[in-house]
Amino acid sequence: MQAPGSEPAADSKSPRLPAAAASMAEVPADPGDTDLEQRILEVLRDAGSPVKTTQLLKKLQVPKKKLNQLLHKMKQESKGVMLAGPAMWCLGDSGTKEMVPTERVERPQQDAVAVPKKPGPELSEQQKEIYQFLEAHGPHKALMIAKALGMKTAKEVNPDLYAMRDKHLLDFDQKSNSWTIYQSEGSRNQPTPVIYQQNPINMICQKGPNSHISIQNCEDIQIGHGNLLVRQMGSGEDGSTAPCYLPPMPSADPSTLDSLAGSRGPQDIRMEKSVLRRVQMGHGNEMRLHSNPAKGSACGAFDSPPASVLGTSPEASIEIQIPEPGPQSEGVTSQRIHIRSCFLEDTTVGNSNRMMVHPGAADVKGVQRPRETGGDAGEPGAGRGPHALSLIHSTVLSEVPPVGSRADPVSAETLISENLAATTLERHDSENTEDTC
Amino acid sequence: MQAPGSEPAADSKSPRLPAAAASMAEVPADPGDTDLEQRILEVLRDAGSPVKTTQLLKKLQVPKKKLNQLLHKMKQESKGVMLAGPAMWCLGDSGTKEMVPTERVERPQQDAVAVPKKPGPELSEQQKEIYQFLEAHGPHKALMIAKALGMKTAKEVNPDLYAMRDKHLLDFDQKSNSWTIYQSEGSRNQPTPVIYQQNPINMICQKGPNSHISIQNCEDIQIGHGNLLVRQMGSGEDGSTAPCYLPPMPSADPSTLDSLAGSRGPQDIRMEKSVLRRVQMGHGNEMRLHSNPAKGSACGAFDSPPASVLGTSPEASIEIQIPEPGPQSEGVTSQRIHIRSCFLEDTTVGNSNRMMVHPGAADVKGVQRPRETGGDAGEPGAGRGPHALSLIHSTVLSEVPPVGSRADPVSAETLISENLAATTLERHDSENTEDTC
DNA sequence: TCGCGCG
DNA sequence: TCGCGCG
Repeated sequence: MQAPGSEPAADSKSPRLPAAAASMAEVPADPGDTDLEQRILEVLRDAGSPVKTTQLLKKLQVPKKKLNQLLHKMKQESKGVMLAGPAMWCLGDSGTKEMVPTERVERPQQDAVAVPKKPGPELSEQQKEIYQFLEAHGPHKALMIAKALGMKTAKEVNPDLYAMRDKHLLDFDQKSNSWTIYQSEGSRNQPTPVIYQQNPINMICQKGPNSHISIQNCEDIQIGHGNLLVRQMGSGEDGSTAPCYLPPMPSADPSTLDSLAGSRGPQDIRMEKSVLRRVQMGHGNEMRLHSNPAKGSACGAFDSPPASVLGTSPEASIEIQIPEPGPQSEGVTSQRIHIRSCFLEDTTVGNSNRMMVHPGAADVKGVQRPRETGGDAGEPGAGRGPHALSLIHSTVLSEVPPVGSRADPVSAETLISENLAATTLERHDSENTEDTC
Repeated sequence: MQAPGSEPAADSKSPRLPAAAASMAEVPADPGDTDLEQRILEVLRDAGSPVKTTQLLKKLQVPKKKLNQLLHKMKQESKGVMLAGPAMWCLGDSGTKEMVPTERVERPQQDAVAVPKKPGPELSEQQKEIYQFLEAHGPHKALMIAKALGMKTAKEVNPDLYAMRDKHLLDFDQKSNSWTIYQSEGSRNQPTPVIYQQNPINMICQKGPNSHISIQNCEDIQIGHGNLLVRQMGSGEDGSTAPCYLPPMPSADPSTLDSLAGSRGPQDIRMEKSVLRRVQMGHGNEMRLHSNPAKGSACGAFDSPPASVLGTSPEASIEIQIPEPGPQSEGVTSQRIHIRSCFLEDTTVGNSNRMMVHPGAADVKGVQRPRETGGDAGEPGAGRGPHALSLIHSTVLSEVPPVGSRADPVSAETLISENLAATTLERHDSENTEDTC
């Protein structure tokens, strides 16, 4: 037996917990934590506004690791604290809803937009400031951001920055150590001289009235009628060559356009959660890729009506509804495509499309196989079927008879000959475009 | 003097560094590190293939922190090691380019696509596998992913997962602890019941021949002619109400469509690195938002030709080129808009557009101002000008005379009356759409 | 530079 | 669950 009350403070071995905390619910590992918890809450309460971790450290005189351990545990168990911003702690919801003592309590005019701070993935005020600053002023280093917002050190914004990166709102560039707002993908005309991953092209060329396109995540895509996309990668991988968009129309004469546009039905295409790599949809499109296409894709031919695409892919679920001349689409030939949650790589949907891939064209010299990390990747056909749908060189000629105008089933070759495209090249690109195509 | 060759191995206190390493460049803090470095390299060399950190720990019998310290330092100084995958180390470029002893050295047909492992932000083989697995099979927890790829523990894939999240390729869901491929934004029809951040709508409705749209990052946007978008948020913030897209055309009669489509010029719109919130471009569009619009935006009127939008915004650089009837666009009225690196919130560009915002309509109850972290945010007009361009209720009527057909400057009110839209409502949405609008 | 709490 | 190297 020991003498009772010999060493009350310091590392107490006896269960000296307050009644509430001791009630067998998530007992804190170290009994001393309970005391520290109270002190933390006290400091936060006294401050009345969010307190930085460094400030807490000074007040509480405990190791940083210890403090963070406890803070995060308290947050996890929602024991009165929450990250207000980050590395910035304040009293949580279970606590004493300490309002900021500003007199401006209600002013529903302009202030009504202030986000009601839902428990959801809302941004803190500082995070919004950071985002807006980066939006307005472009990429900056953390320290610059901090200073721009009236702070002194990068540490004060770093928690926000990283949290926002994790939410895909910001992006951190390793090379320049700078932060920028994250732009999903697309034409990333950054000052980066060489673009390693050949930047994806989201090109939507659409004709026909009442068309409705809602796309989510694609890489190279052509949707619509009579488009021509030629992409010519130089040698090897450094495909910084700007893609060439060649509008198919020989002249923009409205009469010609009308007749051509009339021969194409409207479209209603919706894609959700789909990663499409090189996709052609619509009628009379042509896509020529003189570079590395999808892995393992060959130049095959696909000559069946579009509706039969349905069951081709193991992973995809495609619906192509050739129009019912019902009450909605009043006799108008339409093409309805509904793709969701699928992964297509070289796809051609529609009529009179042509996709030509020249796999061996790019002389990829020095393609030594990289050190295989996983070991089982890169086998020609032994994968788990990652590349779902590969329909190349589809030359289906206007299966759906057009309505409302003359329905001459012009072949893709005559409509979009290479010669024609080259002579009537009409660049919509203001960047420097190479003349190689 | 010491006896030569007394104790060659073990922890050498004397400066027994190799000549190259000793040449006063970044001297390792602890002389013992040099020895450990050599042992690391030795293990990696013996293995011939990437070695996991845990394996290294077993072989070297040093604390994990110590090992990671050294490994990362060596990597930083490119001293022979590199992260092959992650938490997976191999000999780096400066080392002995240990090739994988596979006999399949050259097979330019199918294998030519194997990525040449540039030093750039390429993905490792395992990372690609992970991505493809998630593409094909949807969200999974880390352990499931590991098992699917033939591994045993989540630790084996976690480095990849987090690295890919940092690259915005994957997304980690805190609630379900599962990983999924990251879809920038867009219609996120997840099984999540309540959508906190009113999921953005990327709606592209485009008419007219030869139009070319290339968009990167938008939220609510209308591009094209004669569109009508009505979004009605219910009460408060939980705007899970599905938006209603109301095509403006009373009937899909081709003749009517032709005449209407003819009265609109083609468009060439390109946006880069731009965050646009509620944008209307084109002619005769209407957008009605019955919810919280941009912060601080009021119902004003903007009645000047589109070209004058140019200098309105402090942050944006918008170019609107009313068509030169030059050789490219042969006399066709076109609208060329080039926006880059700008942040617009409520924008209307074009002719005959109408954007109506009802700020007070949504009874946002309980909008207590959140705890102000930064302190200087949320002031009505005192910010650094985050919300660049706010052009609301723009009713410019066909400034650009249409070419090629009758140019009746129909007012937006007659063309798209609410009554008309309601009766000829034609849904392109297969999801359940509410009938509230 | 750094967000880090990690068992 | 964890990527962590952090000074």
